[in-house]
Amino acid sequence: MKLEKTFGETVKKLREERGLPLREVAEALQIDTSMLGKIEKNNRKPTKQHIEKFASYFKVSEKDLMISFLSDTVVYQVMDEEDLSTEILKVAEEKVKYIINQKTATQ
Amino acid sequence: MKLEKTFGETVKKLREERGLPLREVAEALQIDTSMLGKIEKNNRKPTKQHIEKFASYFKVSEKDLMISFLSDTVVYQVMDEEDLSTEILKVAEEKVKYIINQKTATQ
DNA sequence: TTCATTTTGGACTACTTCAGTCCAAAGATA
DNA sequence: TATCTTTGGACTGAAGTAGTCCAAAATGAA
Repeated sequence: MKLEKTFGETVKKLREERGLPLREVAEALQIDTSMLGKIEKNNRKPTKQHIEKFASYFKVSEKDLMISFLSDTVVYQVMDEEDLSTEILKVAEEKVKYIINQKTATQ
Repeated sequence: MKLEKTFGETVKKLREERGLPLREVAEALQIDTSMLGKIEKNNRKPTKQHIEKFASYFKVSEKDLMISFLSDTVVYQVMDEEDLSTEILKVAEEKVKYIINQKTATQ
């Protein structure tokens, strides 16, 4: 699975590789066809349940899909301040490391 | 300025270093005292305008405050999936690099 | 202790955002 | 042509959020 792609592009490709129409996938996953179309176009966010359904339906790693989606949301957030984006991510990484360290240190 | 601290902790320290009560800073910045207290406790998000005011009032770098705040929000987001957080940030960084590259390449 | 001031947090309102649905138009295919 | 798929606008109800106000709790000084 290519992670450079957005979540929507990833899901769309999975569907098209299998030659399936939106309607059929939407029906199988019990979501509205229009919703699915919007998710593929990144106009609607998938819920965690959606991601679970995608993973099991397309037989791909749920973890990878999660990473694909959540990294999208992070990118979207930091691109508001494009010139600071790289620095923001670096600081965020340090903070995450710090937090995880704190946790394991006190267990 | 230490960036490991949260935005709220950073602002609180700036205020306490100067020995000022919430009331006085809030008044100068034209925000509700209770709001300021909540921002210091990370119970309310500052707006961009708030951050500008903090920077000019305390005479610190607006950019650093921005990074402090936005990295907090990123951390908050990825810690929802703690075990994936580091990977999410790595992928996000790649995507940001890719996007910025695309942009400069086509200019 | 008492009094004054600061800090905290609950409750509320108004506003915004967003998931999800439905439908109709546009596009594609045969 | 007719049929199926894709797209997006419009809407609703729910959830989230900024900001305000007030009162209780905490702090500190005399």
